[in-house]
Amino acid sequence: MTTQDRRLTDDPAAAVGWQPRRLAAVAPVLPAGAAPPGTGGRILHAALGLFSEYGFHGTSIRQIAGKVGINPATLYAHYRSKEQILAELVLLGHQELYDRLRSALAAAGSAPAERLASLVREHVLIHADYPLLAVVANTELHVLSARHAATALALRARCREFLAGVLAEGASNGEFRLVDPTLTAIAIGGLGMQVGHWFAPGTGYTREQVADAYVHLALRMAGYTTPSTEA
Amino acid sequence: MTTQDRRLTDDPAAAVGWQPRRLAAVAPVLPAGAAPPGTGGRILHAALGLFSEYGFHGTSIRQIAGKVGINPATLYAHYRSKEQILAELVLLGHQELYDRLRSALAAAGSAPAERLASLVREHVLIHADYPLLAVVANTELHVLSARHAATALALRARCREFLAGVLAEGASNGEFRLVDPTLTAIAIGGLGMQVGHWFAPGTGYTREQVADAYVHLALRMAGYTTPSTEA
DNA sequence: GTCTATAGATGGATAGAC
DNA sequence: GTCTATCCATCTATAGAC
Repeated sequence: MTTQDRRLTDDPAAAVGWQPRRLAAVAPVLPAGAAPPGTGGRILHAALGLFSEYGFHGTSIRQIAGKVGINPATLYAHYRSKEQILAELVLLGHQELYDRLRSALAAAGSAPAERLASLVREHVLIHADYPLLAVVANTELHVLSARHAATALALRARCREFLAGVLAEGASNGEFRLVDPTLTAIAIGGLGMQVGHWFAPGTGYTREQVADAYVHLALRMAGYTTPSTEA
Repeated sequence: MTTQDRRLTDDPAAAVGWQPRRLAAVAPVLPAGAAPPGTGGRILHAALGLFSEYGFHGTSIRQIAGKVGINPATLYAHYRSKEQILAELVLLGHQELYDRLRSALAAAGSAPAERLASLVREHVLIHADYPLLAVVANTELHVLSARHAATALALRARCREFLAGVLAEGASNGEFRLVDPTLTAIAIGGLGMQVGHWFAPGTGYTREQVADAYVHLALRMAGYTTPSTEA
């Protein structure tokens, strides 16, 4: 190994701790009442922060314990394995998503445009409220075994049905002009998922501003154009 | 550990090898001429397949070597470290993206709508052509040290400028009616990035069909509406 | 360039005292 | 529930023969 080569490995920026970030937000926040009280909850929060930043495989049990301030062994008094901590977070994230989307739809009227707006708004807001949880639930789900992932996948499928259903309603009653039902659903669903990666409070946009803009974009994508949405 | 507990760990589905997939595509393909010939190239392809499926930290040197059919030690005759293999892939992916977007813009006319269409089309096509590379370049970049990531980040920034520039042109000449320049750019840019996760040849859509649909969606998002795009 | 062999560190998880 | 101590598997990377 030459001196030149070694310089590439002994990265000065790495020594300073700088890394390209996976997401912008910092504080690991979980939905109220979702985390167990006491040490169990603190473990969940610590794992959320580390998983979102370094990924499941890039995070060690010792790092999690270190952040909580407990001994690595203590962790196993609360969770059976590292994978189970992830499973808890992934399930929790999908459960919150499903619950909030369902409530949003229930609170909306019957017009497809209004229902789509309600759905997209809530989708964006939850990703803005819990960006770390959203990123972990979306990007680390594949690590889980089939059994641990099953419930989350089922919830995700039902969320997709919400969106597909609303788009189909609007297409059949003429409010929407869809380019392609499937591709439009994928594209609109992806709008919200992105938010978790870049959104952070106090960086130019409020959660409501982002939601307003994305609702507007989604309505355009669905082919719903009125004078008011084009103002 | 109780019997019930053990059943959750000794997952039967895991024994069968089933896992939730990170992406749909299977064959690890790199742009022509991008990979070195011989073993060096085969290592790159093997690593691409494994990184895209299990992530950088979820993949071992032994797995890569095993897939190539060489001894783990032989790998170090071609690359200095596991991280350098990833760095090669990430750089390669961003270089291809930048080159193709630049060519697409150069080949397009001067009308912002045409330029945006050309940009989005090419963005979708590259993600459809190299879905594994796109996923790895996008989701594992943060693993790299600042020095290894710098070039890729610079290329990505220039790609963002392409899009932001075209949107600004269209906004100022009146072809576009932007909801918000920044959020629209993020949303349109995200359209293509998604494609790598679900697209696979022979699963319902051709690469051109996806590109057509997404170009149409992007024009709608930019607020460019004509009778022809609403047909 | 490729191998065998192994160093050296770190990983997840457990045993058992308190 | 929390600790100390530790097992043992696995990991990245290197040394050195061919």
